[in-house]
Amino acid sequence: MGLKQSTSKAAAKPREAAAPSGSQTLLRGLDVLEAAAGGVIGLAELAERLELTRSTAHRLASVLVERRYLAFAPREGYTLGPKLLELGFSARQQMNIIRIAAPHLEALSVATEDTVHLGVQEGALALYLDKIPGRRRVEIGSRVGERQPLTTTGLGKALILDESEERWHELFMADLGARATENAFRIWLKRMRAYARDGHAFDLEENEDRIRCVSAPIREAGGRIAASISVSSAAQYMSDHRMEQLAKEVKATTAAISRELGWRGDSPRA
Amino acid sequence: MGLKQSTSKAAAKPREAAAPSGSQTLLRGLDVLEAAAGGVIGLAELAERLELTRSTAHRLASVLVERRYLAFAPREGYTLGPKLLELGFSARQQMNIIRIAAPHLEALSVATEDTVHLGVQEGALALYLDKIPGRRRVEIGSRVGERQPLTTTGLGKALILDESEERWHELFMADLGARATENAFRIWLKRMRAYARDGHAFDLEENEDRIRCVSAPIREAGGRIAASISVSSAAQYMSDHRMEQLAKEVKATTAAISRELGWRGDSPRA
DNA sequence: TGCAGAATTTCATATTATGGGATAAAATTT
DNA sequence: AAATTTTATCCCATAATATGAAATTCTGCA
Repeated sequence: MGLKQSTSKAAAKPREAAAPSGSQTLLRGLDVLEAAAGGVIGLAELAERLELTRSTAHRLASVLVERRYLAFAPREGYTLGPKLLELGFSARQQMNIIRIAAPHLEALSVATEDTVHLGVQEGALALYLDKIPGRRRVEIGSRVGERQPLTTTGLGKALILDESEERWHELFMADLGARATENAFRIWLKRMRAYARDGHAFDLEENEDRIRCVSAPIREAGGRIAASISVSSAAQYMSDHRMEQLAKEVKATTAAISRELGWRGDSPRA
Repeated sequence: MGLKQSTSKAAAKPREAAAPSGSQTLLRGLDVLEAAAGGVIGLAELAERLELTRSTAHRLASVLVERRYLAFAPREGYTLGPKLLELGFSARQQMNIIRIAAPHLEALSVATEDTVHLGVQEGALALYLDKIPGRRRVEIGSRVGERQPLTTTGLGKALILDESEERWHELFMADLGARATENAFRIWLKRMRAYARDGHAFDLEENEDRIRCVSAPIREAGGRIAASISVSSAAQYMSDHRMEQLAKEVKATTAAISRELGWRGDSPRA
């Protein structure tokens, strides 16, 4: 074929591991797709950003257009195509939790006027599965499909409420990295113990400045925490008093969802 | 490299054109993705269905898992991954119409208890952009991202309400193919004239048996039809009388959406 | 403990992806 | 209207990359 892959030069952005062991064409195709996710993008910019030649970028993009993963407007550029609507929809269908939780989240969002999130644990991170924007004009910097730390987000804390304190320590250290001190952990631990006791968690501008949130876990048939939801808003709307009130509403919602998932018990740890 | 592509043999399923002009690896990767959209699928079945070797299927799928387009459960199989939730979400964001229409569709669905669709014209087909399932347990066989004929669906008819009768004829013949007769067209034409006059359309079990629907066009800033919506349900819930009533509700909804799109006029064709 | 099916890796081969450049088609300017 | 720039598409020799057969390692189960 005839390319340099990333032999020397400053190329090779530090993508996670390293091993582009397999399918360059597929990987590049996905890169093209993701470049278009940011908004309409022209061929020239596409080629430049991905460090591809015009030919290659054009060939890959054309395939994606043909398959309807991208849409192309001649003098405009590429945008995401209808196939992604379809696959996104299918992906939702495959996640039972999203389907079951959706109407409850909707109702909670209407009742609170705030942004509601649904998430699950994926590895050592919280994965955002759904987001219902609230009525208030508050921008919450989260995106469906994205992952955030477990120990510094409301959603995340609710997901690990049942974990051991050793595990908490591990996760806390991993998330905070260099900034982690034993003292910071002790303060955090004290709060987590209270959250675990009460069955809900708060986030006090830890993850995102000026944003507070209230969260609680969803339990599936054996009592295991399967997901969590959170209500987020600007700190100005989140007085301590309101957060306590919200905790009740959020827990009523998670209880309803948990019931649909087959959890009837009340012993928190089966 | 070392495969036969589809040299001779009965291989080559009649995918639209033919020209696998470009990127086999990318195309195959997308095939894998779409195979997983149908539900969880194991490596063996994946390889067989796509006529790939185990190695190749595994390599492609692994890349897709690494990039989070697929999720893999060891003794289970592959399912769609969170990246598709993210891209699906982004795709929605890029389509203004979906964002703007969503709350209106939701409200209409609640009010009517029936399934509501949003669609646009793509080439000579109607593309389904959104679907809000109704309360009633009626399965409507449509999927977001899918395309249906323009002349035999409610959504489609509403999209072409402004077209010339010549164009109607072309489209009708193209959609019906061999089954099209001049007489059938005359009957259809008479109805379409009434629909065009009234600003809404019906579908009387033409596209899907036992399913009736009521639709109306959404107009953007210059009066051009930009999209359409429909309310669908089992014929038993759709008496002629109710359809007339629904037409009013649907038109009130499309009027509200059109207004948000900047169409204030009332002269149907600017 | 051993088996069977599934998952993953290896590696020689040549098919397929690559990119430089040529060509065509629009916009934009002169 | 002609010239110029920008954008889109196509062509093709080259060799780098994707391929598939088979070997190997896992994993659950009897």
